[in-house]
Amino acid sequence: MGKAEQTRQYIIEKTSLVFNRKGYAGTSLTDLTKATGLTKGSIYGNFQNKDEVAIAVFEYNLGLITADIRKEVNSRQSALDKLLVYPRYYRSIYKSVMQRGGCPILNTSVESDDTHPVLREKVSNAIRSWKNNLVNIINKGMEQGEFATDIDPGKYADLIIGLVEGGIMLSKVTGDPCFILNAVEDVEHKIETEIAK
Amino acid sequence: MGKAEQTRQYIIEKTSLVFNRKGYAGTSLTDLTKATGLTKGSIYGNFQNKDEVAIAVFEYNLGLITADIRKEVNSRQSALDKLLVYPRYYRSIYKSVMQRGGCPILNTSVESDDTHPVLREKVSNAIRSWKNNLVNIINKGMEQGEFATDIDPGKYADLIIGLVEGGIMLSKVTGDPCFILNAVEDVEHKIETEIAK
DNA sequence: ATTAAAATATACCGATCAGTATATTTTATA
DNA sequence: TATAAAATATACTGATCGGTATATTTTAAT
Repeated sequence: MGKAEQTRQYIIEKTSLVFNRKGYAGTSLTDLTKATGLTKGSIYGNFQNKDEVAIAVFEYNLGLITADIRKEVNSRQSALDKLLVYPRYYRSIYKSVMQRGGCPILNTSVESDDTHPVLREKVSNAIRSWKNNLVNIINKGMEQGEFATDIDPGKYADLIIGLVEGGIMLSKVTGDPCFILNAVEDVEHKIETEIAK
Repeated sequence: MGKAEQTRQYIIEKTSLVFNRKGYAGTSLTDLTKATGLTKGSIYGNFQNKDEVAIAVFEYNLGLITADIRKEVNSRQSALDKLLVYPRYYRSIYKSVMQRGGCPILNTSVESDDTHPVLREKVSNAIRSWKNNLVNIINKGMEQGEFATDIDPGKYADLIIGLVEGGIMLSKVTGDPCFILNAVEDVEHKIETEIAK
């Protein structure tokens, strides 16, 4: 990794927090210089514009979560255990997610859906990918005889994602963990009593 | 209503859409003049600053939804019917909510939680109030013998709110109604099979 | 219709915005 | 160690930001 690529990565990491907290419109170039200790010239030497930083930061923030989850899921054998990773993972890390400004999928969705087509497309793809992963696990579980075969995998994927994101949103703004905790509990309950047979 | 109060209301109504779509940081004074056809001087003759417009607009956007729901809930007799208003109401109006930029509770929560303490407090209170309404209905249903008595009303209130908000977020950004439709279906299912006995 | 007051518009303020041309410094190569 | 190239800093641009002082218009009371 050359010096430039190193600095590029440094900028992404150092600004990822402020972007996730203040949003893409709410974050200024001055915020970026403060977060990095670099000057505008240096930042613009590594990125074409603020938008390019924002997009790279979204991908970085997204990767922080997805890499973790993928590793956990891959380390389990059964479809049931793979599926249970999601509620258990979010229960274990919701505090640090809050401290980092909340879920980047949630934050970026809400900000970009009417204002930033590029980010909107990226976050939309991330959600589609998340749903696909869940559907694939459920389908596999159905094939392997672990799961009930009369259920709609897409429906349960939607519910799992929605419960997690809704719970994070509510707990973040109210400061009360009960929303996300009840959400992941319900996800767990669904998996164990409605999906698994 | 004097002329000033009339104009104040006019500004709130005309700018409510752009605020809900672009967010409070993303909406400029120029956006407000364009939405109203008024000048800066006129807007600042009726509001102290942009923040005051934003707060009034949030309360307006919130009221649009809550007034409707309250009316529907009050028109039902049984606790079951009152509770079922929520999923059915959101199923019937989610399209228009999307066109108006999404749920103001969701939008304002995500934007304000790390940036705007006043709005954060207001939206937090709105959520607390929503939860209280749900809990009160469930408690009443339990007293009246309509509902199971071994359930946790707060838990179900959290799930109902989270499912709705998560579903709106996902359907809004992806453009796919399946998330909100599956969410409200699950809310309905929960009410009918877990809460009602 | 006159007049005082209220509401709105005009024209401006300094600050900050994203972005850039150029100078300086740092890095890597010879 | 000398030198070219790459990376970073300095100093600036025009545009837009939120906000305001003041002039004009509109409204309402006499």
